[in-house]
Amino acid sequence: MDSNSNKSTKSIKKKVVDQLVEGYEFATQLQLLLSHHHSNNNIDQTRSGSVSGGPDPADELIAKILGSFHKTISVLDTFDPVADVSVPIAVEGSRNASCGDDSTAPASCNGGDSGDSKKRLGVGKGKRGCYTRKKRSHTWTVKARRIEDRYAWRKYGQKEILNTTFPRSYFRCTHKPTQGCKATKQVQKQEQDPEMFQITYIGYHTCTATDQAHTKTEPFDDEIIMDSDSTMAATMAHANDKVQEQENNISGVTVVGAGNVKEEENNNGENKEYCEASSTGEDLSLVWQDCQDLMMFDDHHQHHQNHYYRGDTSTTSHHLAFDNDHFSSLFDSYCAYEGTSAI
DNA sequence: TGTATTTGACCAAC
DNA sequence: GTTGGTCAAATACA
Repeated sequence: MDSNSNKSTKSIKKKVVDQLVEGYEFATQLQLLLSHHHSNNNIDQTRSGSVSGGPDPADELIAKILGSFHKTISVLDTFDPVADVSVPIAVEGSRNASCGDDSTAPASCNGGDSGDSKKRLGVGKGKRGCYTRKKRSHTWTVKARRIEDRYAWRKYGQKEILNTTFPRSYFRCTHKPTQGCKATKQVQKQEQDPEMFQITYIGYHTCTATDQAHTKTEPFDDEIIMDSDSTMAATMAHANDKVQEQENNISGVTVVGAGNVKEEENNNGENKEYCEASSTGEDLSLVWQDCQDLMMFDDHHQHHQNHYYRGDTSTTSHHLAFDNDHFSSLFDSYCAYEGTSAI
């Protein structure tokens, strides 16, 4: 195939994938809307004592739609062996064509060898540092006062980052060598508040060794999810709704896909939150939708918020409601969803 | 002695 | 050319 036809194929495929991704995001938004609608209805029904059990047909339908989009995009992405269309992170995750993914090292790296460091030991020093930068699949950012979580991490690097005071630390799952777990995280101390860390999680854990780590660390309850891929954000928001409802202890949820969260405090000491859209036009609708969801949710449950704030509430606004176990539950929910929707 | 961390080097992406 | 992410040897620690 000549280069022109390659480019044409790539272009067409990219457009198709873009359209599918857009549809996927719309479906996700619809799911969010429905979930809020249902949660409001459930609260009303609870008050009136008429709660009906069983899964909602609309939810099931949405799940099927999302699954279809996911499958189609995955098929498209794997179908053409020539094209190298980068599927946006909202749906990426079923495969990763980069060398950073240990299972798919390119031929340019160690002759197609795995990226696993132990296997690299047999390779000459000239290959040191050979890798392909990971695509940001399934990333989300958490703001927290401590970097520990229920997983065991091993630090593998530290780097001075431009225009930042503090270096960024790089961690990978301790179980990567034994179980091939690909989860990594990056930790950076906040310049504005050195007690706070911005933790970026990349990929999810495939290891089965969370329990022992869990016993070593205390759950933390002062997180803010600042940024995430849209699917993750939507799912987390959705799942968090459910968790909060289940525990009947509801607070504001700060999950904003591809946007920033700002906060301000009014004279009454009440925190308002608004979204600063820093995204592209395509993302804006989703960001705004998430903000609307957020405001709806906050308005509805505002009187519960202080239950979740730890320490000085005057300086802590809208810290994420769920603790570490909640976070893990949400994450597991997301993984379960991804698992069921995968081919 | 085994394991974890540090740090300079390397390389791909931008 | 610059920057960020990763590797892996050197080092620290239990």
